[in-house]
Amino acid sequence: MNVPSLDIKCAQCPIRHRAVCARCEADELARLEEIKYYRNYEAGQPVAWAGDEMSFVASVVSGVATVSQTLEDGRKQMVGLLLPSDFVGRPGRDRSPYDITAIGDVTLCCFRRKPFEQLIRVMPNVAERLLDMTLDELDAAREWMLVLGRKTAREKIASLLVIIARRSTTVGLSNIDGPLTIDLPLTREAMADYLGLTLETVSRQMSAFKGDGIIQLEGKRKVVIPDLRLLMQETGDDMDGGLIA
Amino acid sequence: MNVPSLDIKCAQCPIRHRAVCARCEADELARLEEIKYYRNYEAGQPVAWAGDEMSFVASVVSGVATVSQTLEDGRKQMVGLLLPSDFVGRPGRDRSPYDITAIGDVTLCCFRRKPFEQLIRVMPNVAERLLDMTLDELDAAREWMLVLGRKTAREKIASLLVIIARRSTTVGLSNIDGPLTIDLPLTREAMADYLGLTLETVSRQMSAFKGDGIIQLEGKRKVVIPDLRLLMQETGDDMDGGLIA
DNA sequence: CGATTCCTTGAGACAGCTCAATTTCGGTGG
DNA sequence: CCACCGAAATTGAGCTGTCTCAAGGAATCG
Repeated sequence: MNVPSLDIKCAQCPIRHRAVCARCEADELARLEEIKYYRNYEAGQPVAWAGDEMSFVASVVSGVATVSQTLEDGRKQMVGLLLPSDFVGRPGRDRSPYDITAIGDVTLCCFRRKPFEQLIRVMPNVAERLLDMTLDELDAAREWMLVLGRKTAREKIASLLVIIARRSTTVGLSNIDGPLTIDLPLTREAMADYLGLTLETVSRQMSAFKGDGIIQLEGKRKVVIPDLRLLMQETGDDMDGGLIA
Repeated sequence: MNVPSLDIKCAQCPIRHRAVCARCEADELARLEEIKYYRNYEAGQPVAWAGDEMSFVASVVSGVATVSQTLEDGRKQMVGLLLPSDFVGRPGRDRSPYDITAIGDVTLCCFRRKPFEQLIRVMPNVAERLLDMTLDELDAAREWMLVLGRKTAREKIASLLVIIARRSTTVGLSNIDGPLTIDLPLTREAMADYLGLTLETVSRQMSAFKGDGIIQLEGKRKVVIPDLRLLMQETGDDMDGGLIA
């Protein structure tokens, strides 16, 4: 959980222009560089439990982590998916109300919380970027509320696959045509927890899409989408919404 | 939609210490005062339609408004409830992706978007407060995702009533004991849109709570809660979660 | 006091859940 | 390379909570 790792220069950092530091100039970057440190988590390890003290905030450098909430009787709802460049933790609060779990090997670029809180006060480029990222997350959460509250199981699965496809095709979807192979970092159970379904229902709907020729499954972790448009028609959204937004 | 209204001095403003301006000093307040203006909306009027251009951002001064999304076939999900002091709109974006509707008479304290975006760059007290408010909204959205994805109809209704009770008792709930009368600003349909249910199911569950003696209905818009604890036990959350958070 | 809007209640249908058995995948060691 | 193992996924059968469709009843407004 605390494995030291090689220092990476910010200038070569893979998330340099998408993370919270995206708008920093060289001098600001240097100040961040002074206080940053890396942490690595192996697949399956917890980054934080709900209620834990979180002494740091961080950017995801690589890997995928989930953010989830659980009721005492075990019902679980995923409320966020942390991909590279996403921000972890909250300035001004010392404990996470959520469980955060690495689902692949994860590397975080961490800052101790207190110094970071000071920093954003004098580095408006960081504060502004953080606000923008938070607003984007809020939009994503609200879009997900629509999925959870009003979509059928089939539409939920289609929505999830489209979102993953959109995020993995970093290009933004210039290549809408032609088949598209995506790597699915989630188990059926994790998908179910994301969508408010049971894992059996997820499995059945995946099989249904396969039967309809809308997706093909290659092994357990790869999904081939011959025509993304067909999948998008199954989300229940108006077609453009999925593309433009 | 554009009814002029009397000028209110910021110093006497009812939302002075909870809105986006909460941390401003007198001099900063004066600068905001220069560019602010009020707008009034009657019950039922739209503040913005999804896709509309929004030339301003604003604070809710009084009244209640809903934030919602709709699929073409009419399915609707509410994704936010705007109460006095809540912030409307987003700096850095010119159109609302959501429908915003006044459900009671609403007064907004507006700022033209462009000047406001400039202002937050030089007034860190506003920028910081806005970040905090946005993070709070994100937490609320995530809590709502748990409700939508994993709770039963009965638990959903209980959760909504508790949230409204908590927000209307501005005091924070020092008076947990003793009966509590809350004003319910939502129709059954609006509650259903909030909870991802049908209005019939909402009505049935309200009747069930009444039958169990957990609530009493007085007219259509008032709910008496003899013992809030009983209601909180029905939310499915661990009891303390509802109180402390 | 009529009209309209909102709410309640009932009966039947169906989507998704539960419980349970089987199959496939992916890794590991012989 | 093959046989084996555990974890994950699939599939089936029956059940149940919520939705749908429909009728009637109460509150609020002019």
